[in-house]
Amino acid sequence: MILSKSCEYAIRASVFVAMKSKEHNRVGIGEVSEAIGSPRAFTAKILQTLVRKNILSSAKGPSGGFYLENADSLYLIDIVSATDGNGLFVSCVLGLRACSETQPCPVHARVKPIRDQLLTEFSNKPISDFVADLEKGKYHLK
Amino acid sequence: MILSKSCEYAIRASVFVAMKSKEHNRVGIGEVSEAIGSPRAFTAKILQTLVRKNILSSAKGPSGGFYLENADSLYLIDIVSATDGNGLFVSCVLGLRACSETQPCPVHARVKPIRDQLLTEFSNKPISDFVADLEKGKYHLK
DNA sequence: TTAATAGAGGACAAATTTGTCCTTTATTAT
DNA sequence: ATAATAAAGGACAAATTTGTCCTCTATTAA
Repeated sequence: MILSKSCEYAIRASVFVAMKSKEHNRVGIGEVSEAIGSPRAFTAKILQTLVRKNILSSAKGPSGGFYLENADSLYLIDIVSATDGNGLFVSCVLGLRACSETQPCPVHARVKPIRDQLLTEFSNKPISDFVADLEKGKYHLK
Repeated sequence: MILSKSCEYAIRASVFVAMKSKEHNRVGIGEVSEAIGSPRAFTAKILQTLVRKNILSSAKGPSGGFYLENADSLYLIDIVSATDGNGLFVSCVLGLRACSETQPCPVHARVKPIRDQLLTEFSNKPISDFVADLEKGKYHLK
């Protein structure tokens, strides 16, 4: 498992919210959790923190819900770093405090280009692209 | 964090044990945990499971300890899969049960080559190589 | 202005990971 | 044989992650 459960839910939920935002603007937590197959209350917490970090938006009251205005400028990396931090890309694979270019752990140099690729992959496709592909039926969220 | 704490300790401990095995054969858990800077009792548990899985060997009693006979045929992937399983390389990045080549999640295809690279990296250098480099002072384990 | 709606937030609970401590078992040397 | 040594193993504890439930607050529509 490469991302935390929270992060997995966060990504799937964000893509779904982005998709729904194109049409009738807002989507409730019930619809979200059902669509992505995640525990409702837990997902609510996660979306709550995404809103606090300005990744998603929300509105209370009737006809309220979650929405996303600019799916073109939101990237996977934003969601990943908001929920899991950047440890996946930078923290030492073997858990050494002092690991660095000058004082590397045994796998440091060999793994660096690989995690850089992952970082690039997470950074170069906006959520709107995922939505487009999802609508074409190329992908699943559950 | 890409590997579990247990796996980090397992790798560092195994490399250290492999290094010591070249000289005076066996090394006690105290020396291991001190050398790699890990909690002693917890590390003991971890080495215990590595022994059970035939990755390391051990001997009880005076002049006993942990050792490794064939560092040439032990690879990082053996330690990683023994402690963390193979989820890092195969389980869906977004946590979808049904994710597969034919029913992929939005990131499936793009991440696959990257995790394959990681798998290759973990598979192509025996622990003995790490020991050699470590003895040259190229690396650190703490 | 009131009732219904829906997210925000706090308290709590289960599960997993990480870690400690103490006893048992096997081995070695005296 | 016996004492010392060191891993094996079980029970327990702390910390973190994952998850639930209930109340509060804001908003909308009648």
